[in-house]
Amino acid sequence: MTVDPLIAKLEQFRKLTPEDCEALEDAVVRVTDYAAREDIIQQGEKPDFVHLLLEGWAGRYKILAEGERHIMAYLIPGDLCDIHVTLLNQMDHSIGALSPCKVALISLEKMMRILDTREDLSRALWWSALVDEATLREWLVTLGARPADKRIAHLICEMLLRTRAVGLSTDDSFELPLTQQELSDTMGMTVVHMNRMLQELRGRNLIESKGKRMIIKDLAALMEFSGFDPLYLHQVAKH
Amino acid sequence: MTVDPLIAKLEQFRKLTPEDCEALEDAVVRVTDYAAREDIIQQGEKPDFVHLLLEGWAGRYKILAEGERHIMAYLIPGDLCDIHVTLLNQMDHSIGALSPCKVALISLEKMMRILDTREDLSRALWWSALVDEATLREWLVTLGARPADKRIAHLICEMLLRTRAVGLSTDDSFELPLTQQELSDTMGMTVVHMNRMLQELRGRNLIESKGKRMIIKDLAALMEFSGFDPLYLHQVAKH
DNA sequence: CGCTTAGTTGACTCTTCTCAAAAGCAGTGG
DNA sequence: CCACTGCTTTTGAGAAGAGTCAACTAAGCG
Repeated sequence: MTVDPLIAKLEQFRKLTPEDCEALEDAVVRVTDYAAREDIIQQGEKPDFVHLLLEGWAGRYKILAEGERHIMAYLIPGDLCDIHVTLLNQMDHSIGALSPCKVALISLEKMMRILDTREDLSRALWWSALVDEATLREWLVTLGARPADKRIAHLICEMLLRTRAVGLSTDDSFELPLTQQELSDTMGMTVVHMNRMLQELRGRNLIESKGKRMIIKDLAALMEFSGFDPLYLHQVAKH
Repeated sequence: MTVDPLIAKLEQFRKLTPEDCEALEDAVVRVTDYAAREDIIQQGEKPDFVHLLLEGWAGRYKILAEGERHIMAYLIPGDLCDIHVTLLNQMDHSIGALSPCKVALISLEKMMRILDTREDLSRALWWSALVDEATLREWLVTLGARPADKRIAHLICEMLLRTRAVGLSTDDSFELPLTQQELSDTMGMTVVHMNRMLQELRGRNLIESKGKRMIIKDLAALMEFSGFDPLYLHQVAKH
């Protein structure tokens, strides 16, 4: 089914009934493609759909007065971009495709009905929103309290676990379709510094990159180095 | 009623029925006091109650391996500390009283029943969780992309609007019961630097502090200076 | 093969941190 | 009411991390 990536994610919380799965599938209006760098939703909009990412990476971001962009979250397959719009009047940030993306447009009306009437599914959806919030908190700590090299290491640990959880990584490597500019807009530093810190991580033999593939050479060491504790991801699967 | 501060907050979203209000009041098991610096909930716990802050300021925080504390959110009267626990297994962070606090303990069971059965109230509660999440995103941008002086200015703007929304401020000033150490643990900088930046804001004639009272001398200028856009607070009241 | 975008490097500047120590304030007990 | 104590705020000076600017190299694409 179209919504399989979402179902897989939600079932980390609890097994869904076939009816719930169908209700979700049923709410999909259509699937759209976005090119890298294209906006999926813009700040100020009140979208008619809830967007579910099926393929590719997207990012939540805000643009500051000075023209600076800050990326606040990465979205990967199975992630909902904007359940917010079921309850908030308008988007307070934008969401852009970071790589070519495939997105399912879910009827806002049907989604709201699901949240109101399907107890279990509704819980699973709010659970996933709460996990997103927990991730946001961890990123806040990362930016506020970790030095640049550990920030990056921490992010890499997180994205390995998250891609793993949705079957996008089997070994200790994953496809990271981002430029160093995008990474630095996420970690609150300049590209130049990001570049140097990445080199340092390579130098410490913690990671290796082959094109767009990020290879973790020593996961235990990388987690240790960055002070990574996977608790906040609230994943059920053990690692 | 005990839960009045929460009701006032939720009614920013939509007027609640008397029955919904009573259901909330009914879920309160008792009210407890916490001294400043006392923990209300600790990481790893699975509390039996949902905690509603009635008086005082509290903060979400995490302690890093190196012993560094980072504060990720301020909670003020009307804020729920941990609706998370209705769906997540354990707290991934701690919550501590920053000033003496009065807290209502709400039955977890009854809260879950409310979320499952009271459509409107449930929406209002999730709405408030989404606003918290939006605030978290803004803090992330603040830490990632704003210079130290603007960070502080931005935080002060936010706390003025939030205290106003719950009737804790009428003019352009509010009670800020925090030490500079706590402020700096929030903004990801050292106390020394926090102190200097506060002096700078005073020097620019933007703020003034009298004991624990923060007085904004020129709100428009402070908002302008910090690049503050209140959209993310999703407040209904105009300012 | 040429063009454009992404990654890398060097030298210099500026913000923020570190380490200390002084000064101010508030609560406590005599 | 004062001395004492502990915490918070403030200052100073030097060090380190991160930003800036600018050029150069490498890689992807038509």
